[in-house]
Amino acid sequence: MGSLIPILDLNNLPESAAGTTPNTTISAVSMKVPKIEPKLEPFDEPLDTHLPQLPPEPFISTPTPNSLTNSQINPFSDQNHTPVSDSSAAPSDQENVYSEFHRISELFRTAFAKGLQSIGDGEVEVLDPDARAIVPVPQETQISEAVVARRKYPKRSSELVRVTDLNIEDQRYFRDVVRKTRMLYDSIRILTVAAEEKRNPGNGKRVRGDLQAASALRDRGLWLNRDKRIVGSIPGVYVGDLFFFRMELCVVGLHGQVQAGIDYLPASQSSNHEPIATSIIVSGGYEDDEDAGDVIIYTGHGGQDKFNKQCAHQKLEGGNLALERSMHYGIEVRVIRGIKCQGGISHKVYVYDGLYRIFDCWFDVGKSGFGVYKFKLLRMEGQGEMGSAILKFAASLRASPLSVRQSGYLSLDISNKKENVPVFLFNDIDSDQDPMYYEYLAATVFPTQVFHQSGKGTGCDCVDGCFGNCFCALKNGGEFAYDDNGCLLRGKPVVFECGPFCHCPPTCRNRVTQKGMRNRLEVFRSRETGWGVRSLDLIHAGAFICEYTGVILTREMAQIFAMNGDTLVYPHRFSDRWTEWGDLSQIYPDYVRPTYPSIPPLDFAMDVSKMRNVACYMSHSSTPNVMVQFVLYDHNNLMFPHLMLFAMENIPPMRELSLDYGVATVSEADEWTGKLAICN
DNA sequence: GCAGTATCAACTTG
DNA sequence: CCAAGTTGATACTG
Repeated sequence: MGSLIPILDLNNLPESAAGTTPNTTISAVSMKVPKIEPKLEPFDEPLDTHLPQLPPEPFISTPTPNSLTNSQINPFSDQNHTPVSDSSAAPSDQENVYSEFHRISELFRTAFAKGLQSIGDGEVEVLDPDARAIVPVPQETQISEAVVARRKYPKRSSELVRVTDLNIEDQRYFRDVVRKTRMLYDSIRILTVAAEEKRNPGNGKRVRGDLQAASALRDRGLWLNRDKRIVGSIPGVYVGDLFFFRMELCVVGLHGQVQAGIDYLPASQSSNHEPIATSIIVSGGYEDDEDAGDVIIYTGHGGQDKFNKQCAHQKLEGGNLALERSMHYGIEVRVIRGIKCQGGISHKVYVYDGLYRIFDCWFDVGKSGFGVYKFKLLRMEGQGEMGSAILKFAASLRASPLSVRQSGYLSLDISNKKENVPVFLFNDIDSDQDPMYYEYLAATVFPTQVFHQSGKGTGCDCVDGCFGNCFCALKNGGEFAYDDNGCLLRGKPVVFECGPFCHCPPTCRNRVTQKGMRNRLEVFRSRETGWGVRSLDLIHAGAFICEYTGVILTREMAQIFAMNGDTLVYPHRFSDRWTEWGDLSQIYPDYVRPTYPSIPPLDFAMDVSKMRNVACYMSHSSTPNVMVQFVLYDHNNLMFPHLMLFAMENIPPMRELSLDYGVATVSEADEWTGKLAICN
């Protein structure tokens, strides 16, 4: 009786991101849970006969403390593990443990009696579709404001589903939903912090942008995956994806607990009255954790005081029980690792490391001497490389590239020190060395007339860095384009940075892109995309990456160049991805994206046939992680802005950077090549 | 049994 | 080390 569970309902997806729903139906989600032989020795007491074919279940017996042996004290008895009756635990504690087990066992006895009829011949119907909790819509009577407030945010669903076999189109759709939601989250987070800073400059107390952004999205029903509890991977979230805030994990639906490390479907909502774990965060907060990557010994939660010191025995309830039940049914859990990192916008980064299965669990005496539950998790096969491992790998590459990779490097800096940071060139798959043959161009070269046409230079008079309403802020429409970390607040037709006519120092916050690259990039060869670019550092969403450089050609010059057959880049073809960055129209219906300062359509081409920089090697994608933002600083000629590249999402190290080069429409092509042809 | 309320735990952030 | 802050689970109440 393999159980089926309903299909993921596309119609119920929040309108959040994403244009249209794909018209294909998503494959049915089958929650066929493989039977796993329990490793546990059954207790002597026989199982109730009305629970057919139930795997041996130790919880059902209720031994008295006096009759317990060490191995029986431990419900997940294993000779290798220290029994709790170890001398380090005081006798009174030991008794507590006994009574605790007594209590749990009772609890289970009743739970099993009530709800386990949905379990049979080894396949577990975790969900009974017909018995699915239907959230009733109560008649509006007299209800308190608190209730109204609560109703606005419906409870998390109790419907447990697994999403499998998404086709490419669906995958792209969900990725886009996640991408847009995260962009929105980051925009709100950055903007609220910036707004508060503007209102209250130098205030020691900082507003929690992470929380504000989350509630702004929640208020509008934009949290993802609340209508289903997803077991297994979350559509649109890839192994290796990076997050900087716990709240963002909640928004995406990867992990629904703000602080707790174990997320689970609570027993009260489960169809068989047993809790089921869905995800955990391995964050190093429990001293008894042992993390070896593919194998994790994870400590359950509870028993800690305010200072995260173990001060009491853990209990087999809540998340701990859920993990045990997930093990029992062989249900996989998502694993997210929290890794300390210096610098950046947060002191911790959360990496989605994929799915694990729980293979063992036992009650142990922790380093503190108190009883803790431990779970042994093994990473499932066939998943992408672990994000946390890639982070480590990238760190070692940064430290000493040649000792990590003996061969493959064609250059340790193709920029020849023209950039702040080296640009590596790596090819370990064929003999192509093409990028070696170009002169590295760190900044775009404009025709001299560009500077003449821009007229008398104007700048601000700030002496000590720019604040508030200086001239340059006004040029940008009254606000600076960047936050304190140098992240782009929102995309604009063009950004004015401070320049040579300003009196502010080079350290001014309004000089982000002219300060140059901050991340170590690597041009690399791949079978799929030819040459590509990736970063050895993780790049924050909104961060400046590098310029797209070339030698600027006016239309007239371009015609001559094109006759030589040189390949030219036409900047007006880049898709206006900047419009997506900081677009709050989903939050404020009357939101209009910035149109000021407006610029005329670009009318120039770029020659990259002899001189170019890293950007030239970025691949095209229709779901890019990098976008173009036009920036002016060394001249004021609106016709000829710099093409500056910013990250549209948090980009993990070693992940390929991609740009939306746009598609040349027929008319565009005509416009250029047509005229060029005439010229010919 | 259920809806509303109160309480509390939780590997946060700054 | 602590305060502010949020969610979800659960126990309790009528």
